[in-house]
Amino acid sequence: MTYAIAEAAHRTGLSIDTLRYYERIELIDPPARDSGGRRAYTDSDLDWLTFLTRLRTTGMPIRLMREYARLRHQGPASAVPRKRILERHRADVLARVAELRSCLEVLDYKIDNYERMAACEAGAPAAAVPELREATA
Amino acid sequence: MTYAIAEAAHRTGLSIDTLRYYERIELIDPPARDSGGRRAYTDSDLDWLTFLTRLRTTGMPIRLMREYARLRHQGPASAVPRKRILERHRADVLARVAELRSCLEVLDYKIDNYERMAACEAGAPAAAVPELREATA
DNA sequence: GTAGGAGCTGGAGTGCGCTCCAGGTCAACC
DNA sequence: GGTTGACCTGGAGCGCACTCCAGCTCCTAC
Repeated sequence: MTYAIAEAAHRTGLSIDTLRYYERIELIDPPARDSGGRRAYTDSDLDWLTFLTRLRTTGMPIRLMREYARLRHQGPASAVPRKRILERHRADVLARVAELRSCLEVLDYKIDNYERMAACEAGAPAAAVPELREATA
Repeated sequence: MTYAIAEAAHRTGLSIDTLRYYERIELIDPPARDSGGRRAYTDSDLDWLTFLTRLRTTGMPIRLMREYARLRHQGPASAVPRKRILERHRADVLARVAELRSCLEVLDYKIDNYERMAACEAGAPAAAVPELREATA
């Protein structure tokens, strides 16, 4: 079973242009071609693309994905450095999640302030409540 | 208490160029100037910059930060739309965290595979274990 | 009074990750 | 056999968020 580029794009959530771009920059191997010279993606091509989208979603820079792709070509021999790349990336992603969480607290605090402002507005003007001024300014 | 641009950069973690850039694009108000025409940032300037870095860290695009900054100028009257922006952004950040988590599972699975490969290598060759081939390929 | 360092301005340049385009080929359908 | 539509190539262009630069001014310290 193979897929034309439009179908591959649909299945991976990437655009047709992005698929060709990933091929140009050697993130993926050139897929097989059909009799008319058109790209024919296999299921395993799509699996790899899907994995790449996970890496991209988690913010891995393309040059590192390329490095990973390059290592993949060397087969089992490169398992150790590939694992190392993924482990390092996992650590980065965990750090990112922690960072987002901590920013979320600030966001929650700010939103809360706006809520309290709205509550006050029904009673006293916000300007009369000192600890709310920062949020209004 | 005011701060020269280098000190403001140090305290906010932004670069001097970024501070001037944020001013140019109207993310921040032009700070006061000292007698020699140099920028003099106040604590409240820094507070705002710090908050902006939280928004940026969480991936808010600059044009939305600008919109928020613009609303801020209108004072308490714009509290409602500002709150709405933050709430929407919070939802985006939560979604992002969930997405990262789900990608982390894939990452964990892959790393686990590499671990099992290494374990097998001590015994049988990896190629002899069908469910590991995908990871080695 | 002069050398050095921080800061100033307007504008150009950069890196990333796509995205778009012109001009052509090919297969299929009417 | 003509038209349509998907796909092809090489290369240019884009949006974002900075980052860097040249050439200048100003204050400070010697």
